[in-house]
Amino acid sequence: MEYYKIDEVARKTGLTKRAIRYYEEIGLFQPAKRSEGGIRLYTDEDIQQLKRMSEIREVLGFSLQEIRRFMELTEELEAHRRGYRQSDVPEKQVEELKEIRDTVTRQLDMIRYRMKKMTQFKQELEELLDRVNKGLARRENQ
Amino acid sequence: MEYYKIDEVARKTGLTKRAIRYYEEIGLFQPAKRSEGGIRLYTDEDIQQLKRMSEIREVLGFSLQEIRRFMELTEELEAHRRGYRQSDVPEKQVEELKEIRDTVTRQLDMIRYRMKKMTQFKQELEELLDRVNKGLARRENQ
DNA sequence: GAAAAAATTAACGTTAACGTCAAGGTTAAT
DNA sequence: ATTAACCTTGACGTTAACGTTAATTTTTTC
Repeated sequence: MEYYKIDEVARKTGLTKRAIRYYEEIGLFQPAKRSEGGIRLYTDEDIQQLKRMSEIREVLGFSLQEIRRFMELTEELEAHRRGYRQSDVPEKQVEELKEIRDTVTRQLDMIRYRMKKMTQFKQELEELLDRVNKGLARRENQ
Repeated sequence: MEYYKIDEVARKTGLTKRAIRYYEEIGLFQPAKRSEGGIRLYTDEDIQQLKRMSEIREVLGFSLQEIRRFMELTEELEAHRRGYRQSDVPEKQVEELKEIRDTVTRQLDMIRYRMKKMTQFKQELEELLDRVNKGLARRENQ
């Protein structure tokens, strides 16, 4: 497998090196491994995940704490599928699933609300742009 | 006309009193007027505008600086319509209109990009929610 | 008109998310 | 085996957007 050092990861993700190290510092994202000398090494999958985190932050405006929760959801569900489906205490499983469901539901509500509002802003801006363009055309036809 | 004091404005907009005063402090938003004794008085229109600013911040993640620019756009266009349509130097008018057009175009691009990404996240979450619900149903049918 | 309730300014505090050195260790290229 | 280029870990600095507290004024209510 191929490994990348932090500078290339920064270029490929659009994050700064400092940000990537910071995410590790607060326990948000660990590199695939380190070299003998302690240099951070990342895989392509790592890069995809960092990109995803960056997009979530940019688009949804999540804090890093919220992103952590968001990323955990996928993981938790994966765990449910594989691991302790048969093993663990059933009650605890249901509780966990319900909590996931509630979190996801809240996030979906928020996304729907924002998309609705965004559509409004978009329309307003499109009308505004239209008026501006008409004003410009009028001035150039003279 | 009816006037409201800051406490009521805060309740009606969802902003805190501190935030409202801060917006004034940085020159982002001025109340309609003050009382003799210096107490801030707001109109219904003020409240609508504050609500709008709050939504822009929440949904688009704009900084207060960006919100200022955003609010100025509408105003500038208003000015163009009424005031110096005939009076001012035509060259300057065209420059201003072009700048507005460019700003709005950039904002629209950004909104379209975000809505696209949001739609993706929404789909992912809906699928995830689906799987969670199926998991829960399976557990309750036993 | 006195007391309570709410408003004002001023000023310092807080938090997240990095930016920016500095001092030193690792790796790659000659 | 040197450099040069890149990496590491501290550790302190910065910025936006308020929160909080305190000391005074204004307004409202009884």
